[in-house]
Amino acid sequence: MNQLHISNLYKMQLLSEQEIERRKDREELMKLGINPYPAESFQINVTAADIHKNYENNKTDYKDITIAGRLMSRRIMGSASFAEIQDATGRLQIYVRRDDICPEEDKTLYNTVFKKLLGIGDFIGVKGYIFTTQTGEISFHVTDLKVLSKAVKPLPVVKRDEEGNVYDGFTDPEMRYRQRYVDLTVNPEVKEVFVTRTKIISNMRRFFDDNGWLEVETPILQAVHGGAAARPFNTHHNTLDMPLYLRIANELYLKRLIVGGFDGVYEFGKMFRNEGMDRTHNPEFTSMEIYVAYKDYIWMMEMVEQLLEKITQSIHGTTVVTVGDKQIDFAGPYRRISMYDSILEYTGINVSEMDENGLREVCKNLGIETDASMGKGKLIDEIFGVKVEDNLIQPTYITDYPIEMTPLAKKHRSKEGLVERFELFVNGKEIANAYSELNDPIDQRERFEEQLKLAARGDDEAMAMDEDFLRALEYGMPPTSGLGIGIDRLTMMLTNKTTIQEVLFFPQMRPEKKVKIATDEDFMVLGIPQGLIPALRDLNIHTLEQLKEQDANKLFNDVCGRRKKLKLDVSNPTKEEVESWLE
RNA sequence: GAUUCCGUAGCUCAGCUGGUAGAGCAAUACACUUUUAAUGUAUGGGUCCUGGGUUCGAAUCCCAGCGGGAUCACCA
Repeated sequence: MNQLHISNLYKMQLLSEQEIERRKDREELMKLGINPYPAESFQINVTAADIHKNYENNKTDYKDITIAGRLMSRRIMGSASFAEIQDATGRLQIYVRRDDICPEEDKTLYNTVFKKLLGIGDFIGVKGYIFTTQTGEISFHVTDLKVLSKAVKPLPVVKRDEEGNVYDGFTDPEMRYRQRYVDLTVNPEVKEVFVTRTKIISNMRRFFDDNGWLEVETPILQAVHGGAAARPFNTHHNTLDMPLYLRIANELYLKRLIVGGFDGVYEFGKMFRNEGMDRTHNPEFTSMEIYVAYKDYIWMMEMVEQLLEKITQSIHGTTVVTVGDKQIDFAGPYRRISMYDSILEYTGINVSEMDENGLREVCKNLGIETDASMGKGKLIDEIFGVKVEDNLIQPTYITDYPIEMTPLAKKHRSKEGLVERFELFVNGKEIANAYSELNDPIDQRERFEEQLKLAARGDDEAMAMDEDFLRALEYGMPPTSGLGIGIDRLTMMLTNKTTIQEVLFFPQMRPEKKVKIATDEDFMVLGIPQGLIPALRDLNIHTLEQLKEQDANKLFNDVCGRRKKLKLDVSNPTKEEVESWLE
């Protein structure tokens, strides 16, 4: 296949100049007998981070080493070059000298392979030794070089100076999220966020395991979507020929396991809610839920304090975390205030004795919109959300919620009309939710029935009845405390990010519009001579849809004109032929 | 969902009241043996998001659509 033919083939796919160039480099490597994608493993014995950390103190250990990674920059100076290689741990400067990697007569490996056929983004493996340059940079002197993978798309080049100023940043959020692999490659700080995310989860898991609680998995496909107030994703099982839902919560399953005799169970898992997407909501998100038998919500508050103290300590080395312009201290104990007291504190209004109409009046006076579907619980929640939430900066437990808004929590031991529940607020955001779990099956049935009434009034978030869960409770569940933590939200807080997309590798996005580019064959099937196809492409007709939209007369004139301009070695079509293409 | 802003080369961005599409990096070619985001010289590279409209003429003005950001509302 000649060069011209290759170029045409690639242009057909609407490749950029640089993409075509890199495909040619790939072919050239193959012609030289170098496989740009070798199958065999490449043994490394050191990482970039290791070298930067330990070389100065153990220079003799870095005499015969191999390392592999992606080329991230090159500075060629005739027969010697500096380049940067990036592995999973960071970057390392390498020094490549022609006569070192090509000791014999043949200088192809340096002159052709390294200088011309390799580029930024390609993976290479190198052998050599570490030295320090005159300017004091620890560098890798290459004695042998192997191509490990040729990249045929150019990587954005992001430059940073010594002060950390970024020059041509890869910053467009859309491209960063859609092509996270590029984001991770060129923006090293992005990796840090995800490493922290994993540390949060692994520390949490260790804490639970150390207490003897069991990590479990419960169904994601559920016939009844219970445990939370949200709209689900619907799916269908073919063999059973029945609808199934992707879970919106796993609470009711975890409690079944407590019924079954486990003392403590927890699950990290994806939940799916078919609702809006924005900077704090992704259709799938990760939640951690834990249930511990013979405990109550007072105990749980202490547990959460220990947990968050341990997590912040281990990821930041301190319990004080910077969030935006605030310093937040996760060392316990946290302030505890009841929901009614918090409303009293921030509005001066005592809502504890009010009925639904009184609450509606309060909302009206505070400028809060209400509608007929809202019950007492929801009205209180609205007031709280508008007037209190934003003020809760340091970790604060809001306790004792109205019974109407919490159908799965136990009635308060002493306060009429309330349940034993707390939510932990930090920086104005809820990050944990916990109850003394309701284990009276008769009470639970009545609560579900209340929810059904709310649903009848038009509350589309009201909870559905789960008969099997009730049956489980009827067999008896020990007193239990349960806790849920949104892992994405917690990660946002602990990494100081303001959008959920920054803590998810692959946030949900609208699909990219994929244009179906017509091939030569597609055009030829319509009777278009192959020789005229470049004329069509030059007219920016790349898809069959675009072709079909053309006016026959105009297309006839255009094609003849382009044929002449491009000096195509083929005769003009007749007007009838052009018309036949469009049929 | 509402409001508002944005979409130009592989990347980051200019492009004024409409008049032949620009820069830096990246790429290509040549030179150069210890360089520091950044060597020099030269060269190539564009569906100005898409589709309509106004106009002699649209990247620019108008309308619609697509995609994204920000702010607000609801939920985790």
